[in-house]
Amino acid sequence: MTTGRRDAGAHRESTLATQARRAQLLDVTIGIVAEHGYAQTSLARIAEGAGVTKAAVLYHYPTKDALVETAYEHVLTALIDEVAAAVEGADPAEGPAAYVRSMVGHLAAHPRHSRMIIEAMTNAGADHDPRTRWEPLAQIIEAAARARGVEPVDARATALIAGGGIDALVAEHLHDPGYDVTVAAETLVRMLDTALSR
Amino acid sequence: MTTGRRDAGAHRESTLATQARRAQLLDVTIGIVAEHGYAQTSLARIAEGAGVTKAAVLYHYPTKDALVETAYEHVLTALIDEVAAAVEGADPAEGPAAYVRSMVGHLAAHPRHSRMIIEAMTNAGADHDPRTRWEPLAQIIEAAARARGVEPVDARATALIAGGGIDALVAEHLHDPGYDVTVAAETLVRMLDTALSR
DNA sequence: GTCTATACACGGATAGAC
DNA sequence: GTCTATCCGTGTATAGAC
Repeated sequence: MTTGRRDAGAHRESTLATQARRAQLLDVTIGIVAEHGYAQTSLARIAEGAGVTKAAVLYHYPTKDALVETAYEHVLTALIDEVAAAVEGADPAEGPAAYVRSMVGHLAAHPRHSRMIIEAMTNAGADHDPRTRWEPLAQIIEAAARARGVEPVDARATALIAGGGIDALVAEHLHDPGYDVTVAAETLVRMLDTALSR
Repeated sequence: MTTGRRDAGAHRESTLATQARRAQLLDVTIGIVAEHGYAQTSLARIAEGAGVTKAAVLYHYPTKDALVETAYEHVLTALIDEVAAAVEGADPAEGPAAYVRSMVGHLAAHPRHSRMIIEAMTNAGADHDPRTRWEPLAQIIEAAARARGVEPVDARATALIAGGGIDALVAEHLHDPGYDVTVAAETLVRMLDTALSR
């Protein structure tokens, strides 16, 4: 592995100006995806928003998809960190409820991030392994079943359903901002709760 | 309404050759979307698959999006018809179960259609009103609650969760063909069933 | 009525000047 | 490090052959 590349993101150096540029490009990209959606996010628009040319953008990120992907991971990390903290700070038996509430709460509190994440998750752009999405929740569900001392459920299916359900609720909230997604989340919490009560 | 357009699809006439061409174009489009996804579906690829030029395709359909949209509605109609028939032929109290089973069953039985529908639903191409997706199921859920004589549930949230859950299960089946989506669907049926048991 | 040929504008991406 | 010039692919419009 002597000739392998050094880091997965962007290029090599990191002067202050470069770091600032990249941060700005990420911010602009998040804003454009949030406002106009994935498909309408062109390199030209990003460049215009940042006040540079297309080629300048492609100097900092090897490709447009790489930039969008980086922006996506940026907001995704913020989401995962918050959800993980909420789940770890909760009673294992209430893990699934903490997961749903913190995830829905985070997405409702950050509309820009929300739209970006929904766009990226639905758009099969870089097909992320679905496993990374449902496996953590499946483990939380199994832990809750053990803590409650009930029959283990089909954790994979339950996690998939809950994940898809969250996506649908948040997407509906984006389409109709008047829809109270916090209340709707409680319906999902109850469904998971009763599924873990036998 | 004297000057309204005659029909929503394609152009005017319908020779036999034209009908056959259009059917072929729809079939080719469905195949390409199913195989390579929405984003990689180019007009040139469709034309090549049909053995004609791009312009020939655009003679039959005013625009690429119109063609893809027509293909999408084609497979969607087949799905909706089957689900509607299954629900109508079932005991109202078991409506939600019939809905989930027939929809998952149809999608599992038609992988090509399945991928096309998932791609179209996630890709917010022509933003279809989400209402058309969850409202029918919400009514089925409310009817089931009445038939069972139980407290009405939050039908909108429940329908959204179930719809998103179905998408997630089918998407997982597409990614991992070995995953038994029929078994997984029963987990969702049970969740809906217990939600309608109080 | 059905198509081919051609041309255009815009998208992402590359090479190289400064 | 940033830009200009350029290239290829994609969607679309037009002209005209048959």
